[in-house]
Amino acid sequence: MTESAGSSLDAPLRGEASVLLPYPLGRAFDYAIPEDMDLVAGDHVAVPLGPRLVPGIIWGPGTGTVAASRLKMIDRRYPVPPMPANLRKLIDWVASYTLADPGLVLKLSLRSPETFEPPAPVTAYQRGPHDPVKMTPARARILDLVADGLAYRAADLAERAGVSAGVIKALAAQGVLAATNIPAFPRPAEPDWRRRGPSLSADQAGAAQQLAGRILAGTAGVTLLEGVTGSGKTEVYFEAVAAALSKGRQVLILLPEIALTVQFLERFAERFGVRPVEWHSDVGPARRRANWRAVAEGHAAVVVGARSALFLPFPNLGLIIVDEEHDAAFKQEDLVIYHARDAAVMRAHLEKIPLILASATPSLETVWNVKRGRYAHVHLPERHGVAELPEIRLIDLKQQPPPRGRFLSGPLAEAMAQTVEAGEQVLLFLNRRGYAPLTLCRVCGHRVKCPNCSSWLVEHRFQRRLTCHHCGHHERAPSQCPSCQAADSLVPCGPGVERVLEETKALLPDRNVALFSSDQIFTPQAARDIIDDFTNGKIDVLIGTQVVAKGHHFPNLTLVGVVDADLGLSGGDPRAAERTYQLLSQVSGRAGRAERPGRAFLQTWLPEHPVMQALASGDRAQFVAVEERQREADGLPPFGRLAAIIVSGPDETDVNRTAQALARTAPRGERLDVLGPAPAPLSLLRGQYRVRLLLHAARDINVPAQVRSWLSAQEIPAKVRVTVDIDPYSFF
DNA sequence: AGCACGCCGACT
DNA sequence: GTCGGCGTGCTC
Repeated sequence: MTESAGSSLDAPLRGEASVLLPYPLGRAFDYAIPEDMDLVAGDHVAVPLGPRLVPGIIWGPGTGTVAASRLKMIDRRYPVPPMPANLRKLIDWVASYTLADPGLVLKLSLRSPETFEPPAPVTAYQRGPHDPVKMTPARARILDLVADGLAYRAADLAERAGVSAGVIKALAAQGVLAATNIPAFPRPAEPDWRRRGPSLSADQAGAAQQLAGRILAGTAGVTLLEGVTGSGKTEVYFEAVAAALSKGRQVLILLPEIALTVQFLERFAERFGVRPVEWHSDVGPARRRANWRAVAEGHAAVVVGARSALFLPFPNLGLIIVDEEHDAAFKQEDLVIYHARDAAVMRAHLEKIPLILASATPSLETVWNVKRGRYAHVHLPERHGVAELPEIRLIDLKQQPPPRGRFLSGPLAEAMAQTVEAGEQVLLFLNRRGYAPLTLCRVCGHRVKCPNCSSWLVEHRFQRRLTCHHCGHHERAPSQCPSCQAADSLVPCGPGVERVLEETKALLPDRNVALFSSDQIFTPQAARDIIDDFTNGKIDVLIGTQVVAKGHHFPNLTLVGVVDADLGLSGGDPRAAERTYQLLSQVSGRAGRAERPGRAFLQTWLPEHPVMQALASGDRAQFVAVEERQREADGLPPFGRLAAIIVSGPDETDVNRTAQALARTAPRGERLDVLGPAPAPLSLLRGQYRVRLLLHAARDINVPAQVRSWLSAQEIPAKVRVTVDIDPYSFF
């Protein structure tokens, strides 16, 4: 692997340096450089901040904003490679584009401050100079293990030899074993790009060749790899990974956190012989530090990670892949509100390297970039192997409503019975936790609401309580109406997964029915157990929320039922239709992926809706065309730009007054308008009042710049917070 | 984000 | 008379 020039060629800094700290301080701070300290931009340092010592990154020469006499001295420099210039530029770009504090963006890159310290070595034992005084079978087995001259950790030796730690202690005391230090985490193994992977179909091979060709030619730019579920996109882009590896470059594969499955890692290992380096929230702190160093030193050839992996200090990045690029999980909704796909496009641009966006249902933004020729397009038309797309059937709930108080229509219930009768499996999908989303008093009409939020409390029957899904508030399920005190007057309204479970058990009393929902499953192991039981056929019908829609393969699953396909189509979210299409095609794609053909039943009140029509016909192009026309007419993304400004605080009057003041000073014009203030969809959340302004602009308007100058001209009271969401995805 | 300083209630 | 609640404000 080649060492990159990076910033190490930058001239050493003298006198004063500007240091970016991973805290919301608004800007980088100036510090004095000790005479004997050699520093370049990107170096990792410790500096005093108030009473404590904090980590930071040299961002450049001093800015002179603070008098030299008031500057504190940089305490020390860490012996790690400087942060590459391209990563520093990316951090600046994200901060500027999202109006986030640059220090908080830096924090995305420094997940734990102690990351810079070299990993602590661990004690290990190798063969020592002496022979044992007395030979025993246990000792002989240990000597066998260390005969190769390598050092092993005591626990490993003891376990592999089947002896107790005491044996090792005794041998070490006699000098038969010698203690030494080894790195706690060895360098990651090199993926073998020459290794033969699974054989590719003609379509796959053609697509793989196109992608690999661009990488070998060193062509920068974005390519959309589009292919329906099961068309083998992963194996295709693995060939692009192989091409980048053959040139000695590092590769980053970004996945939505939930798609980072063992299955994916094993497919990678099948192609490249080793597992990739992982970067996501489940990686423990020690392993995390080791992985960070492996990346920074250029020893991690391929990193697979969730969105924060984009901020790793690759010195030699040659290719980025964003898989499931349409997935809303790439949009971070707190602290730094950024879209990892868009930031990935920017990093690839800064690095002058290719980027591949992969999806079965690419976002309209990406489709539009392909249409105007900014992105290249590689299409995989066929499903690989024998699997076929399921037959999708719309069930019009106006024509065939379920019986009163139930939620599975006649045709779906019938299909479920048939399917399990044939020894096949059913997946029911409903993106609503709990038993019922609303509890209503049949006498006075009272609806049980959350005291902290403007939302209804959701009944969770198994826990016998009512819970707020926004702030976590919960109370015992009352036996009488809290408002009129009538007894036995409270009725559950609408379906949650628990209620569908109850209905399914009544429908198929002698079958195994299970629930997969985040409030039933608390550990990754419990989740794996249910997935295994379903894969092995121990469960006939699985009922789940969002989680089951992603990344799993159930060969004997032949029926998918979507209990409420209309969820998400209402509300002021411009991407609601697109998301519903993505979700439904994804969940439908779970059916019949192996030898048996699958069916998907979508229950809907709006069968004539273009989303439903496009789903039923399987004609994605038709859906995209309809949706594009609508967005263009409304000037919505990708044809226009949006920014949400959320004003929140504990005092309703303060919040409203601030929002109204902002509305008065808002920029307005022919190509730019500000709507609101309107109560945010959840106008009371966790005890905070929330009001939203929405800036709507033409495509060519620099929205971050407009918002920045608008907000900076406004005094914001201390107890009021103003949050900016450029290109909003969530309208909660 | 931390961590100080700062001004009002129940205790040795 | 003190210990301590967390509101406001600063950190080069």
